[in-house]
Amino acid sequence: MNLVIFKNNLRLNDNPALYYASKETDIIPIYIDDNFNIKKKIGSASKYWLHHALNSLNTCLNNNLQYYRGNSLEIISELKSKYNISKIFMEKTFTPDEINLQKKISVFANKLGIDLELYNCSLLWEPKTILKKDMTPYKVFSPFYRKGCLQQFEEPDKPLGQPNKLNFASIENETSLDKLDLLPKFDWHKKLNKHWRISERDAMKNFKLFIENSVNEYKIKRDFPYLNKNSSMSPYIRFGMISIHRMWWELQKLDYNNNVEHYKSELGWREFSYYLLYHFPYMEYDNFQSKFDSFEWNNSKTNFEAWKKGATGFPIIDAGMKELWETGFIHNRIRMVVGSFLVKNLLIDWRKGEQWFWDCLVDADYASNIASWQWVAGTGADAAPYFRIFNPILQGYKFDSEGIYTLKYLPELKNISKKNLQTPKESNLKVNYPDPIIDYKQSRQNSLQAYNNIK
DNA sequence: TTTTGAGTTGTTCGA
DNA sequence: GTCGAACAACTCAAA
Repeated sequence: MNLVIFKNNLRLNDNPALYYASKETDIIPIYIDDNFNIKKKIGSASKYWLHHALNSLNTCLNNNLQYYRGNSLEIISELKSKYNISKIFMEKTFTPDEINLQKKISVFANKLGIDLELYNCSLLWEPKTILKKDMTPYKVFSPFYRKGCLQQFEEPDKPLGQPNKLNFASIENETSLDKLDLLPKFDWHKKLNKHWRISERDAMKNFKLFIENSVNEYKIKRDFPYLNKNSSMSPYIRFGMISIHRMWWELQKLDYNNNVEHYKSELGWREFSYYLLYHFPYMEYDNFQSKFDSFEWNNSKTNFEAWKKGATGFPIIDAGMKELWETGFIHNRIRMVVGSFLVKNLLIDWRKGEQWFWDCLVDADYASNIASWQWVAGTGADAAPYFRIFNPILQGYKFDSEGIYTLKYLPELKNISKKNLQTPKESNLKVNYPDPIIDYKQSRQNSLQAYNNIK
């Protein structure tokens, strides 16, 4: 029989590891929470999502999914001692700890006399295959994507569809999802149920709706948080509830236009994040550009707390942080605005923001989270220049002129005129809303100065 | 080796 | 009110 190890590809459709495993013989599908080899634990919101994603996957597998926690090697060894396992089918992994674990499993399986078959289920282009002519990795997005991915390298794999038939090995069904303790005792997570349908079928449905209703207006409308014209595919992609290859080829079928190309390039950014982390693993903890190592962060505790709670006194920031708390998600533009504010106005280390997002986002992605925070902070590859500082008041008026998004999360401002919505304290009305925690103009000057110092 | 052109998402100031 | 320049050079990629 074949062991199928699920990691970040919790689906049946176009899942090469599952597909090829099921062609041969009976399978044992398992999920391992490896708290021995993997240092970084997933965040709270991701745990919530993972719980439901596994539940849904298990249903699709006719309740044959087995759950384990611990050292992958010991778990494999135990299963091998009980059952006649000849092969392991597993997705290729691309993050530092997972790559190490994969190597260990490879050596270990060999010792046990098990074949290990690895399939790329997660990325359109494998990081090690994309290099410049001088055989070093790209550090700028555009040439990476246009030349490295689109022109030079072969097309992404075509999707495989669903396995025709799944034959499950009969084994003692001894594990349960609850053992993984993914849902917290305190039921804060229930509010997230209002916003998300977590299953493979919903992932596909969501994507189809996006293609039908929104992708052709994506380029411009994606910037406005009240329009709902973004795909909202990120958590499904993060947990592999839809195949990125499938998405790519569905997009290829559409008539060529700027909007579709733009959406595809956003998938390209996800590839770029994994690519960077693969080639420059130090960026997980350290600045991609080491000249920032001497940067003096302010790290005020009260300011950080105000940012997390959505009590900065800047409505568009606070609305964003409340959206995060309420839904486990933030609109793309607002992510940039709150990120820029934390790093460039409050001068708080990007790693703090990265941690908070990691804990609160249902789509918290290992590589994208790190690469994007470094991009916002200006410490990353091909990053925003230091003088690009988002003005939260201006951004609020520009991208939420009617205040629909702002008021959705800050209803206490409903009586403030639209003209004053982003500066409620300048209105004559008294509202129960915090004063701005900083003077914006002053903080901008300080920031330019601080960034200037490390040039 | 040298040269050349380009580089996700912005803001402010002054003419 | 509108528009272009400044912000600041620097690194990257490719010829």
